[in-house]
Amino acid sequence: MPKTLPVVDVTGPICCSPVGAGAMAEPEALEVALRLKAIADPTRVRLMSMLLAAPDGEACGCDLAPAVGLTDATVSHHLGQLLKAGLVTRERRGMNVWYSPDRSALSALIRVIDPDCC
Amino acid sequence: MPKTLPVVDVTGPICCSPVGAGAMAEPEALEVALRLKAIADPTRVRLMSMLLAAPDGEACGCDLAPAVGLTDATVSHHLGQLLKAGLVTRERRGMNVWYSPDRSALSALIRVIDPDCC
DNA sequence: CTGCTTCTTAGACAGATGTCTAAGACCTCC
DNA sequence: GGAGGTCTTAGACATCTGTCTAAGAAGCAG
Repeated sequence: MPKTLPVVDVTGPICCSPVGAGAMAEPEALEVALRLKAIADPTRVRLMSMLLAAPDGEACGCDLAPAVGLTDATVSHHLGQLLKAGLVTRERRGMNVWYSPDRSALSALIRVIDPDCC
Repeated sequence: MPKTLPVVDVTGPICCSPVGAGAMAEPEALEVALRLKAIADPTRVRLMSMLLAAPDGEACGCDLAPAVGLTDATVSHHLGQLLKAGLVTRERRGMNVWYSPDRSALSALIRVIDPDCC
């Protein structure tokens, strides 16, 4: 998969799960897989859970890096992956960069692979 | 992960608090990530969707391999990954091996990642 | 302007991953 | 038993990935 994340709106209204609706086509499966890859990493699962559990619905890198026990650069890389997948948003405020989870994007991804949806 | 591959049993049913319930601990996140990695591949997403959409809830390798356009060996490898993650079951009947999706395992995995769950 | 903190980018490197071919294992039918 | 189909395993190989260090970019406080 030497391919960058395609810019496609996964947060849109998907009401049925393609995964259970029939044999999924290749490009469709690729998009789903690329987004799944974005969370399919222990560090990124932790980062995502921290963001989802954050009091104000956001957290800055300065808090996240020590929390996962990795370098600033490595954490920035992971957050960049989540950003590219549309699972988080980022906003610079002063010296810090604040990350927020995109709950609807995550929900949409989940719905796509849910065998019980619809 | 600079260290060697951690040995974690991923075969059993996943059972841990959802990603939104609080900062997820490292071993917990690892288990979730390993299972997600199992589906985070375009070929395996397609295989999973074919199994979920199969008329009798199962399909044999001889049908799946040509359907995804890859070698028997490669498809066997992918199905092996899904098997190790507990997302499918396999049963030899005569000359063929029949694979069935484990819907509850997939649902359980989804529930852990669902930000709206609990 | 000069430091100091925070974050991103670039480069490097070990380890993991997806794919293939080749060979073995399992099964059926003649 | 032998021929042939189906599936897994082993080995090889190119690519991808997660991590680090080092260096740049952005911003605040003296």
